[in-house]
Amino acid sequence: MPEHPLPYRPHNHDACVSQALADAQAICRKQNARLTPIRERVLELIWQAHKPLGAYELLARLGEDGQNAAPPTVYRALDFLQQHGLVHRIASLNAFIGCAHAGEYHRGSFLICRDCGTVLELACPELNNAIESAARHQSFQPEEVTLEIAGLCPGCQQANHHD
Amino acid sequence: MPEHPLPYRPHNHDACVSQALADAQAICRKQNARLTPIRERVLELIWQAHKPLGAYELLARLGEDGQNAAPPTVYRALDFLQQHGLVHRIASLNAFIGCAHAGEYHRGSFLICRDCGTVLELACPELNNAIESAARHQSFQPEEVTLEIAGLCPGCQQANHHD
DNA sequence: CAAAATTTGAAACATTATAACATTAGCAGG
DNA sequence: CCTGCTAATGTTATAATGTTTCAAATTTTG
Repeated sequence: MPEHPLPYRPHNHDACVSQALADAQAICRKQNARLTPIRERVLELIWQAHKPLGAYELLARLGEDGQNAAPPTVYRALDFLQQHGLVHRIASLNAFIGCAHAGEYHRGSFLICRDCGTVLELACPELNNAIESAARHQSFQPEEVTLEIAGLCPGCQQANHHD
Repeated sequence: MPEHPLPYRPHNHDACVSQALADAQAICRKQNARLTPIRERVLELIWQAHKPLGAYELLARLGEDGQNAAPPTVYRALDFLQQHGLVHRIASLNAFIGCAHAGEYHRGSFLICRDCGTVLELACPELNNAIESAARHQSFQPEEVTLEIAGLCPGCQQANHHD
């Protein structure tokens, strides 16, 4: 079996969530930002799902906690987490996912499996350069790049082999 | 002044709309698809705006026509137009724009000016290849690619020079 | 501690999109 | 021509996603 990056490789998911939370705490401390209980809980829920979660799904899970939260609560937490590079919004899904490269400067690109729903965040400098240079070639000054690639992940390609 | 592609270059916009409609008619004939009055009108409105138009903006303009249309009418027309490669949906804006390369096989990428709102559809094979190969390098089988680059178009860069 | 700023709560509302079912228009074959 | 089929549209209601606004609570800071 070839070497695959997370999340395609089986892994200890609880540890993976804990790690993400620990990283987030460190990053927030460094940036003098307050990772309040709500924000941390939202981040935890996102990482636990390990696939994109919609704002209203998050809301429902907060509800299960006993938190009687309204939409703005979730959206505010998500705004905070996005601003600090801890989660990304997937525009083509209206959903959010934990950032796999929190803390590093980067532009996220995403491989989204249409079958199992998992998302791999790609950090590919050459690709980003190619995109940037294509934009500049039109005299366009790029600021935000949304690159989302939907298709089949390695696992689901095999599973769908027998169709 | 450097040579810029449409829509950055000044051009006769009425002619540009007529051309798009004529092309659409030809394409639909070829595909045995029916470009009904509603569908054609929606396409025309989109081209006239020459910048992304939301479904409910379209709905309002149909209303001005006297058309008493409900949301499904617009969404159905948009589905049709998308399926036949006549318009694209811009996921990051929840809006629609006329396809600049209707009829040709292509994957659209978009340069979206955050200031004036105009959108340039980029057809850059090298870029598409780079994206595809980055995906395959992760053993991922790409199907749909969403590439939307927000920033400043040439005109607005100059306009914002004096900030 | 008191003032200021940030965060959260709560209600209402705005925008975007779809489901479900009835109706009408276009068209092929008898 | 008209019957029956399919595609397209009308209509109503509702779902899903996201924002505005203002008040209350909490944290930070002087």
